[in-house]
Formats: sequence, structure tokens, C-alpha cells
Amino acid sequence: MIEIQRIREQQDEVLNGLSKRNIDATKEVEQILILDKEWRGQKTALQNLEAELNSISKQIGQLFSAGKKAEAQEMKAKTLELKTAVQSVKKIEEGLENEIKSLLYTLPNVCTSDVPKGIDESANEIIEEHGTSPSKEKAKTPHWDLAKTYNLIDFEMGVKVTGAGFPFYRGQGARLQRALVSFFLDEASNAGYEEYVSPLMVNENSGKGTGQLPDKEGQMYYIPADDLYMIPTAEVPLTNIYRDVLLPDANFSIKLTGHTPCFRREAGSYGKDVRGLNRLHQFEKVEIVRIETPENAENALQEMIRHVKKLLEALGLQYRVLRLCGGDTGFAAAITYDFEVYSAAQDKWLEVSSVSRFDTFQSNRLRLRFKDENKKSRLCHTLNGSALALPRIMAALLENNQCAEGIKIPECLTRYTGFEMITKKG
RNA sequence: GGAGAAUUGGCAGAGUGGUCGAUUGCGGUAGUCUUGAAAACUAUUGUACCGAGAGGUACCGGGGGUUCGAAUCCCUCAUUCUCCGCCA
Repeated sequence: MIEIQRIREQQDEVLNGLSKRNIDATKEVEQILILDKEWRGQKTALQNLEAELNSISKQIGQLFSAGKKAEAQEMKAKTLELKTAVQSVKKIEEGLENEIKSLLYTLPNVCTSDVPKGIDESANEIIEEHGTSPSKEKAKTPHWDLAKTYNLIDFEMGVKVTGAGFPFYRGQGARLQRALVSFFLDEASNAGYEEYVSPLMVNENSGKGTGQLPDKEGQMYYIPADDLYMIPTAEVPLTNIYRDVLLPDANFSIKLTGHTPCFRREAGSYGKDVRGLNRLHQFEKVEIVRIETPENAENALQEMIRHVKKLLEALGLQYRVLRLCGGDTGFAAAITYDFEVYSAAQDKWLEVSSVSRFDTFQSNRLRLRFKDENKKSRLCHTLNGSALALPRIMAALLENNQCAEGIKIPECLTRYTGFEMITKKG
């Protein structure tokens, strides 16, 4: 949620940032400012009425204790009028507040000046590209066929037991998955991130805190009996650890990591993008989350980008880094960098990581603040990134490393898998 | 799941209808004293919002209610602890 003060004080900058997403929010912003002015007037009026009521109540108390019952009764009559006035002004004030809030909730985050303007992925900027992939002749089989040949992933079994998009990994496939998780977690720990095992379901407040609710309601699995949501990413529980937190000083840099399954309904997805591991309802991911001062946020972002690059290089995958245009940037993010690995067999770039700065968009909802040098409360900045999402990494590894003997495991993983080659015998 | 008890400021812990944003202790901060430190003493020490300011309003687990007035009474939800039941 954009800070109301920011809209009051930097209206042009806000509108400009939103225009990167091809959104003209002029009307909404004007409406918010009108309502805000009205709200402040009503708030002041309400508080004045309450002050008067408080003071009369106090006098009544004094009269009673002095034994002057008749006078007290007389005073009581006066409060009646005030009380109804308080009630009606309060109703108006609360109505305005809710109206402002729901308008604010509809506005996505303000993009930074680096974000290119654009409607969809075609306007994303390719920042850099590294590594090489085998030729299409060498890496000719797509991962869904390899998964079958080597008994690594069973999609049909998943359909039987649960439904489409919930595959079983088995044998060396399951083992490879576990190896990737361990590798990613160890790398995150080595980089100073504290490892967490988090709940996989969250309450409504947590969903609101990180911006999944109310915007992406339909994308999460919901359990009505207990009013809980299955997490779409570890970002939600990890960031919400710091909901309603006021850090005592500016001397902090909070780095968290966690591995969780992620549950996404992916309503509206279809076609060949969903083939194999490309799009699932349940998948594994290692997430890194940071909470920083506004001054440190950009540095942290660059550090996270380097971290992800290091992982992809260790895995020996060809990858590129994209700076997302406004239209492709998520609702809550101020700027997002996507990482894609190249799959020769599919002749496609597959998104495997998304690293974002949220500035104060999440912390405003979370009420996550710190005390600055002047003892003033300020909102923290939050950031997060995938490091990494497993399925497409798995797909690219299987496809790019296929050879006559089987599928070669990258060196950085063999200490976790216990084998160097996936073979038909297992 | 059943029964009982509890939830108050950074922590501990008073407060059962009015002068309580809240006694007190510990902790924190500043000062006095001291060569320095400790001790002692003094002062200060929650958050948010409205207001140009003076000042005001709200918050005692969350929400609702009774009352002129609620930390205090009522309803409801959540959480914690104890006992019982069930169970990986």
C-alpha cells in the first residue's frame, strides 16, 4: 500500500511511477486527496466532540462524589445530544477512512525510475546474458520425456492422487530435488541468511501484509474451515515474522531464507506453457528475504542479484537477467529483476528467479518500522527473491545435461545426490 | 475435543465503574557525586493519529455491547498455562 503522505507530498512522482505500468491513476489519486482532506476535517471535529464529552463526564463524576445528585442528573441530559453527534460524526469519519483505504489497496506500488515503461513482457529489458547451452541436437529430448525414461517424475500418478500440476518425484529425481534444496540453502546460509522452516499456511492478516490479499485472492488455495491460506511463496510467512515490529534503531540488516513448497492455483493458465514442470500447482522453492533501511535497500538488491547469479553459474546453466517493465512488474514490487535459464530442448527461456525491491509497500501494510537517529519511526524496506525455484531448474538440468550415458549431475550437487549420473538403472 | 485459570507499558507486577495512559520494582536514557567505575540520589523513559500551535483523541490480547463515564461489568473470538481425552 502506497503511503498516504507520499501521495500528499509527491503526487507527481507517484503518478509518474504508476504510469510505468501503463496506469493512469490521476483520478484515483485526486479522489484520495479529496477524501483525505475531508477525513482530516471530520477527524478533528470528532476529536473535539469527544474532548467535550470527556470533560462533561469528568464533571459528572465530581458532582456525584460531592453528593450533588440533582446537578449531575442535569449534566447527564446534556451528554445525550453530544453522544449522538459523536456517533454520527464517527460513522462519517470511519466511512471516509475505509473509502480511502480501499482506494489505496487498489493502487499497485510506484515503480522506480529505472523501470522501463511497458505493457507486457515484450518491453522487458535484457540486462545481461551468460554461459552457453548444448546444441539442440545434443539436448534434443524435453524433460517430460526424460522424466519418463529415467523414472524421475510421474505426472500421471500425481493426477490420480491429487490432480494436474501435482507431480510425484521419485528415485533419482526425488534425490536430485533434495540435493538442489540443500545446495541452495547451504549457499544462502553461507551468504549470511538465517535459515527458517516456516508454516505452510497463513492467516488473512499475513496475506494482507505482503500484498497477496486482497489483490491475488484467487491465486491462493484457501481452507474455509480454518480461514487459512496455503502459502504461494515462503516470502509470505518469512516477511510476516516482522509484521507489527518496531526495530529499536537503524543498525540492522535482516536476512532470512527458507525452503517451502509453494501452492498456486494458477487460475487461467493453460496451453503448452503448462507442459511438464513448466507450471505447477505445487513446487519447491528456496526464498531469500531481506529487511533493510531505505538507504541500504538498493545495495541489498544488488547483493541478492549477485547471489542468484552465483547459483546459476555453479549449476552451469546459460542464463539471462531481465529488468521487468512496469506492466510486467508484480503488484507490490517497485522494481523486479527476473532470471531465466535457457532450455535447448524446448528452445525456450524459463523463468527461475524473481528478485524484487518492495520499498515501503509491504512494510506500510505490515507496520514494520525502525527508529532512526532522530528517534523517529520510519518504515523499513523489504526485498525478496527466489534462490531458486526448483522445477524449471530441474527441467533445464535434465534437458541440457543429457548425454549417451544418462544425465550428468553438476559437480556442485554430487556431494548432495551421492551420484554423478542419472541412469536407467537408478 | 472437554474442564479450569489467565492475557495490563521493554520485563516483572498492582489496579473490580470516575481525578488511570495507568501504583511500584527492574531495565533504558540523561544528570549529580567520583580520578574512573560501581553504589546512591535526581530527572526522564509507550505507540499512532488530528492540530500551524496550544493542545487534543485513541489504544490495558482482538472485536462488539452496557454506562454520562470502562483496564475494571456483559457478550464473542484468539492466544497461553494446568488437568483430561485423542494422536504423528
